[in-house]
Amino acid sequence: MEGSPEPASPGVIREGDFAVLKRDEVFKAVAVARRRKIVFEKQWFCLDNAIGHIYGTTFEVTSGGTLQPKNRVQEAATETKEAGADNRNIVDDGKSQKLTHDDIKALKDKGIKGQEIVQQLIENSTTFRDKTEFAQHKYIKKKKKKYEAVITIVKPSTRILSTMYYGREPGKINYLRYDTLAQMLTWGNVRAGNKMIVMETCAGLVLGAIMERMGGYGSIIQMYPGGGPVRAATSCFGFPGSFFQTLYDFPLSKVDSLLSGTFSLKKLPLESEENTAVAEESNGSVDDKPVSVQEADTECSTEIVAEDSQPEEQEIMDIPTEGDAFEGSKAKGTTHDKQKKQEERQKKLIEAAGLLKEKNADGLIVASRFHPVPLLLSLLEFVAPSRPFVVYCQYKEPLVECYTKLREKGGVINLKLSETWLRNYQVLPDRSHPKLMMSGAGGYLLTGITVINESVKSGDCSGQTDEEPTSKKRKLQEQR
Amino acid sequence: MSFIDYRETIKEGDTAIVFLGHESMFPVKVQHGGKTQTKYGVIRHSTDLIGKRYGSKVTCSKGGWVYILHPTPELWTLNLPHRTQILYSTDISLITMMLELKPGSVVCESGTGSGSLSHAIIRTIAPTGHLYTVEFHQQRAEKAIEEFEEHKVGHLVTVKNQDVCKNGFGITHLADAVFLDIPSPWEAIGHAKSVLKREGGRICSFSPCIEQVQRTCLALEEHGFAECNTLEILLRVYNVRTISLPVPDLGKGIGGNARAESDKGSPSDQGASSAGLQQGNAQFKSGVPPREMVGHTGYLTFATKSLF
RNA sequence: AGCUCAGUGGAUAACUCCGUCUGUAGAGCCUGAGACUCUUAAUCUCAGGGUCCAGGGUUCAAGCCCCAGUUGGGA
Repeated sequence: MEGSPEPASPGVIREGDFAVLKRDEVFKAVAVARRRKIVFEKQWFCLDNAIGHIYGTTFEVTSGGTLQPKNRVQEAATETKEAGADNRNIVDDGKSQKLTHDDIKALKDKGIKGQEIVQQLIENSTTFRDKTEFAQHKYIKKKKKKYEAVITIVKPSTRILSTMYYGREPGKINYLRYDTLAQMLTWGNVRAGNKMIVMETCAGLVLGAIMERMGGYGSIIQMYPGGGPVRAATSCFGFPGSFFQTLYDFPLSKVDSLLSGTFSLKKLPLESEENTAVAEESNGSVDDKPVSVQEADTECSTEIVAEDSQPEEQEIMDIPTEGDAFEGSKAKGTTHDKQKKQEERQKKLIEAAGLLKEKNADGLIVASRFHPVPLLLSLLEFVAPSRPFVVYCQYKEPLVECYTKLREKGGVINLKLSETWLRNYQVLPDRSHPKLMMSGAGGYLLTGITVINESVKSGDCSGQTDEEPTSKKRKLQEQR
Repeated sequence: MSFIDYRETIKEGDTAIVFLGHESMFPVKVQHGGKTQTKYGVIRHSTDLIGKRYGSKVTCSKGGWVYILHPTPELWTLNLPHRTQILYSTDISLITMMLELKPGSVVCESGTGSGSLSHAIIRTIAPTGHLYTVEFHQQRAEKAIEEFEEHKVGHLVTVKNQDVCKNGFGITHLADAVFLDIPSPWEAIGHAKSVLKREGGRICSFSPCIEQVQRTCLALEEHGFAECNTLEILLRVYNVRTISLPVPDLGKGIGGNARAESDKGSPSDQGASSAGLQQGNAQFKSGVPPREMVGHTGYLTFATKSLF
């Protein structure tokens, strides 16, 4: 933006990139590919011509369905010569536009430029010059929006994608508004080098946001319900493969057994010759005594996996947005492939379990469609003391319940239930005012900090009720 | 029927509100032999409306039903034909109270617009007050007169077709309150001051933009108004819904036996069980805001003309 | 079954829909993934896909605004 027209490749749109189309305030995420039709805002076109241009370029869509870069030079300063003082003489009879529906359609069909059509509309309006200066301005703005529609291609980011999802598919992200997500990332102290636990059902948007803030440094364990994590939005970020090497996932359905020490791998393939640790686990679990994952072993295997690039491969499988190009190469998974894949999965699972078992995560972020109480009570077990956690919920009541339960249980302080309101403004000379107030529908947050739970350690229940209030009092004094 | 007095039964010439449910309703002028189509079928005025009590459930020709409601200024605000943007009841409520309107108040208003606020003012100041309303757009002024007559409140209101900034309200020292809803309110503050009673009164100006407010406040100060205060009011509506959140499956069934004995009193045991949540769904009622966001209407600037 | 007149309520996902409680970002179908057993497949679970038909006019410099047009629905 500093005027350096660098040919550096990072800023250039390339085939295979994940990009975002933007028109006014509407976004759509796409995979950049040649000869593929895209439908956006009821226009269809191909992105071929965009390849090689830098991100941020604005394009016009030709009638042939191609993109033409639009230079933003001449904003013909339409000097308003005449303007009325007020609207007392304007009568709404619907007859002030001399161009008919067919006339306008003909202009469009002839391929006349939007700018020219707008000029025609102004010239054929009998009321335009009687409108006030402000009304004229508003009229032009409205017509430009209709006839000079352009699209801009931008690089995906948390800002872009969270705005896009909230506007386009809010139900898929449980109405997590972008300002609320911003709060979560800050209060969660998300940064490079952390070891974060994430439990989200927001299409992978929250995971992606965390990965962006961690920049590939540190590790993330994603807890997921059902058969596997959902990462549709994560793939839209277009992260490099290295970002996925320290991304782990772990099924929610194994959390209780992990906590109780009965965790085992039931469906482990019989021949797991390489990883002795895995073999031991599977054997052990069959026997009487449940064997917990050994810390040393898992750390070892963690390093091994960090070197190969399996995670990346897995991500590509998650990517088939609307891609049909890769379909062909996707040979119907032979049983051998399938088995191999499963083995890899088991390996990663063991590693994730090991990471969790250390119970030293640097933070916990929850944003799901599930009731947060059981999630929070269990997952906080994996977090080190003196670390922040953030829980998002679309509704207030479950978080109130979380608050109550956590206060009863102890081990957390500084609990805060919050909601942010967001409003944007029109700022024009003599015409400034708020536009929309977005409140209530952006969800609620419960934030807090873990501490060493002494009442539990001592095993003395009676002491708990006495200690809580005093410690809270002290905290309050410190804050003032 | 009258906008300032409830009547029991529907009569010829009344303006009644046909209520279809949701936000869906519309006004109807009751006429002998008149017919009104709804999505539930036809309503025949002579047999279905005239003589019936307000609040009746009327069965339409298709078997569906509607309610017929007595008009109120609030229902009128939601059903009147728009000639301009209008003020809604949320803003109107604040204006009415902060202008200290009550039966007997004399009020000056400009512009009249579509008459949404006018109807509410008239209701409040009746039966002994009076509204002087000024509108510079001729067609709009005429339409307003017509509506007031139709709603049988013509005796409480005087409509003038003139420019309040140039010509004021046409009276002096009679008003308890002045309301301005015009693009350049600062140009009308002088007239507003002279139309208020000598002993004083209240003024309110409605403007969408903050720059208008700044100019208006300066003008109010120059003319000696006191208690200058600008407010904005937003309505937040909640829909009451039953929410059903799934309880996550943490695998409780598998390792359940061992966990019962967790010697350390590991709090994880309290997970689903102490939360009182069984596998399945947790249900509760909640107020959920509608998806539409609250839009800005305008700033309300109030001030007092006092003797001192 | 076709035509004319008047009034009423709808057009968003590739397609089809969405309730008289102030219930239109909610679904069905489709496609894909996982699970499962009853395996050219069934079932279950999850996921992917949304910015509101089009033109004009008008409100203050905030639309819960208006008109005619297209399409289909009901008297």
